[in-house]
Amino acid sequence: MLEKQFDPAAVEARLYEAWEMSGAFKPNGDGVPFTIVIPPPNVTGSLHTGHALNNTLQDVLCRFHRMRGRRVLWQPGMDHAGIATQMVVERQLAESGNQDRRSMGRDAFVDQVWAWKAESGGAILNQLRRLGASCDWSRERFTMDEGLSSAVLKVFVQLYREGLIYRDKRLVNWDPKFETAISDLEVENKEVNGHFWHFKYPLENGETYEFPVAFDEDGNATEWETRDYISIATTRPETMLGDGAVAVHPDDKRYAPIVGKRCHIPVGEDNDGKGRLIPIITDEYPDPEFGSGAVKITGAHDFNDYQVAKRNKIPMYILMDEKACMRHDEYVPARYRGLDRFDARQNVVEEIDEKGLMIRVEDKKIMQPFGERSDVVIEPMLTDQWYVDAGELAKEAIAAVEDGRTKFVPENYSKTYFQWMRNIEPWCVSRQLWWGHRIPAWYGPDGHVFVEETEDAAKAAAAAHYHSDVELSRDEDVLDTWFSAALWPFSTLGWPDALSEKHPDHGVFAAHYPTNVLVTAFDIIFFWVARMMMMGLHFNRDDKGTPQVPFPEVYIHGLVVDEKGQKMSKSKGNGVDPLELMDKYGADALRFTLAVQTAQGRNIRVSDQRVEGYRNFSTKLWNAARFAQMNGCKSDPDFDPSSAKGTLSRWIIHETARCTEEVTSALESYRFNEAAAAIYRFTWNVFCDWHLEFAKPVFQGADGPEKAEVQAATAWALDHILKLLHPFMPFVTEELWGAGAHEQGLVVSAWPDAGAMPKDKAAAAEMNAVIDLISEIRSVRQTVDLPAGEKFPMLLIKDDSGAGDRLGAYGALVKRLARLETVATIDGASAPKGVALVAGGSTYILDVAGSVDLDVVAARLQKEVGKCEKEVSVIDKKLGNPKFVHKAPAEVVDEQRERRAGYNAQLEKLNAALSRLQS
RNA sequence: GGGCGGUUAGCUCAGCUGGAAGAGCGGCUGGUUUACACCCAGUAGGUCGGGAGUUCGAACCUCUCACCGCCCA
Repeated sequence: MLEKQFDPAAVEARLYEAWEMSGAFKPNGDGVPFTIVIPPPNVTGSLHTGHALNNTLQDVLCRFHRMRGRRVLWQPGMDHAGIATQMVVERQLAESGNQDRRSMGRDAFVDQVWAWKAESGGAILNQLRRLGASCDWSRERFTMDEGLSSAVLKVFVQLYREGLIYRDKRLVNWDPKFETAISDLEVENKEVNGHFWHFKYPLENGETYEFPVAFDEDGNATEWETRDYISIATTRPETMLGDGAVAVHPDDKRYAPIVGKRCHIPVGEDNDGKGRLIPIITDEYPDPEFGSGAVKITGAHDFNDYQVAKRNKIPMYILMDEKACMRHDEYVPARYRGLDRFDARQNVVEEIDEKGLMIRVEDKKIMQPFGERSDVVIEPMLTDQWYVDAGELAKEAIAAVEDGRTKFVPENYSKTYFQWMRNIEPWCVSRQLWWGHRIPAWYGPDGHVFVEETEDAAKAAAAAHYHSDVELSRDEDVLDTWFSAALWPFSTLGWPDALSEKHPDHGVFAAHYPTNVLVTAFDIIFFWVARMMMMGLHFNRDDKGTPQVPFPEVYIHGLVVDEKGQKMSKSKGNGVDPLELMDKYGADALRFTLAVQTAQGRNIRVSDQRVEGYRNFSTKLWNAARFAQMNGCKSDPDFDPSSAKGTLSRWIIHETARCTEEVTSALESYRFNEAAAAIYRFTWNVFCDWHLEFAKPVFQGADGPEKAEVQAATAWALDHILKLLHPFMPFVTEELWGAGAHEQGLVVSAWPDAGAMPKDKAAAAEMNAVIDLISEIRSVRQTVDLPAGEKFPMLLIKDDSGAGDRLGAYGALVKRLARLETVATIDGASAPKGVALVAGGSTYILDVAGSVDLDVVAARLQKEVGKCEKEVSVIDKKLGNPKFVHKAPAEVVDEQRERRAGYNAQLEKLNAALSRLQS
């Protein structure tokens, strides 16, 4: 006997362990492989609702396909999260009062990180287990593993040899807190309160020009003033020390007289304190409408300026060091050297003000870049870094989506993908960190670089190059975490070693690459999808040499937001903790909440109330199973649904088949919400609300073949519910399945085949008519205010609709569920006055013996008459339109005629019932 | 400025290829009928953001306006 309620906390861990121990999560059988690689969570991470959603959906797919007989591999693992992990360990060192990273030295620090990982890394993987994720943990991988590291080396060296990786000096986003380059995707642009300073840049030798200050209607200048300066506005005065030019638009007539001349930057001691001289140039970049129309060009500290400077060969002055303090270079005035950039800014402003070259300051909202993790202002910096030629790699990645080798679901997201891929910039892959894959590049004494997979190979290459033994120094930098993550769909499956036929993983790689689908949120298309596509295609080819996509489908789901629709964030503190929700309501409830809201491309909201509601659903199922068990419903492996005789059994089998179809087709096309809603509705509103109620009298009745059949059919339907629901609610379904004493676990049971189940429309129509009648009686009882506890006789007005036979067959059920005393058939002429109701084209009278106001009954009928008349008039309008009758498909027209006839028949009955009341 | 998306019942959202407006929650009414009060029964609520167009027919297609998000610059 089952407990009264399902207790998730008591069974989840046990069931999960049993699944895992049984090997259910490993690829089993000889079905067609189905493969998903998990988007690897950070080793520092812990489960947030986004992970919960992402992994719930992957698990739904994996469990679904596993039950369908596919050879499922859900490949789990983590990435090493360069910056995040280094940050955690450094913070820990600081807190414990230990040495900092630098005084410790690189090797000791990296050892420390590994020690940290062993102790506290990867908490998220256990949290995924709690969620029920059916990953093959025996294959768990980490991006810093030996195998994955060797894949990284191989890829780096090969790309280098192909000219697709190179070293270059370009402007990068520099994080002064972590002292490393970071990706644009790790930069968050935020609007902050700033200032817009307007300064005078004096012209060389005190030259002057006439600057227009007033204009007529046609835009011609009418007034001029004589100026010996050019007005420049900036939000970052400290960068003026690095100005290389002033640029104006070539069509900007106001500045035409001074183009080609020079001006002084208003800070610094050069030229007797007048400041360094820079040229005034023309370029398309300045917007004449914005500010003064003239802009300063600081190529080494601004991305736009960098382009202008490169186009016009303007010198770039690097002003700051790794910590964003002013450098000790001759072009930085001595008093600024070593100052933090913000102190430098203040001093520059003061200096200019003292010189009388300040025009004005505006308060202004400005967009400023912040490091996602450090939350400090990012500084564009001109540095030497390693780059991947993403533009080249993107070509095939774009083509693969264009020609449909990889499809996005929903399809719309291919636009986002294309937009990013077609404007892709060289990918800066070097990071000035210690935790990560160290770049396999060694430098000779003259700076010549040798890129090899091993130090020995580099030495050999150097010996060949120099014709003597030389000291080599290895590049200090490590690779961007995304570099190794980009290889994830194939490196985790054993690439490159598994390419060799002798390798034990050879079969795995051959069977599981390409994978089947990548499941991810849309905010990460650029991170994951783009990079995995580029690398996957470049490094994997089939026998004919055709590049192989890493996955033919990319399922993009929404973000999880809070109950107010706000994106969850640590700073807002509005995060919903999935672990807490699982503690309170169980993993099944959380999973179902997430899945049932996953309509394509929409964000989903999570609130306690919702999760609670789906917990209630699991309790409902639990009680239904308990009830079935109490009534001797045992799964019978020999039960053949096609041989069921009774209408009730045939009906519930029919409905089960329909539900199976719905759930299956919804899951096949990633309509998670529809699949979840279908099984929810069937379980609660069909199986529990009606089937079990109908079955009750049978269960309570005498033993015999009829009872045995209903018991078997009930158990059969329940087993199907458990199967169909299992991908969404694995724990409660497995627990109930276990209570039913099946030989194998539900997790490895076969997904039902709707096609093989008998359908019986006649049985469905029959039972649905009974349901309609009971519903109608219940409705009328309550709307005319009949006492809930009291039973009344009901009379069917005799007709030839078959209602009489039905009442004969199911009268007991109707009596029970509609609380009637007796049911009988009577001739219309001799019917007493009473509460009349119309259901299924027949009229019934509740003989209430005058205990009800018949006017109320009449009003209710009148209301129904109104509804029917309205429908009929709408349909008449349609049918009265010759164009509709001619142009609409015949079946649509027929359908309307049938509906009209139905409503008219109903009207006739309703009116008859009304007149019976009044007579 | 560019791109994407949204606007449907009090709230949160479904509604696949255009052919009778749906769910959950909440509200209200009535219920201890021996699985379940984490329950049962019943019920109210919408001119599907505004306008125009295509069509026999539009929540759905086209255009336009308004408002709201998100991403990129």
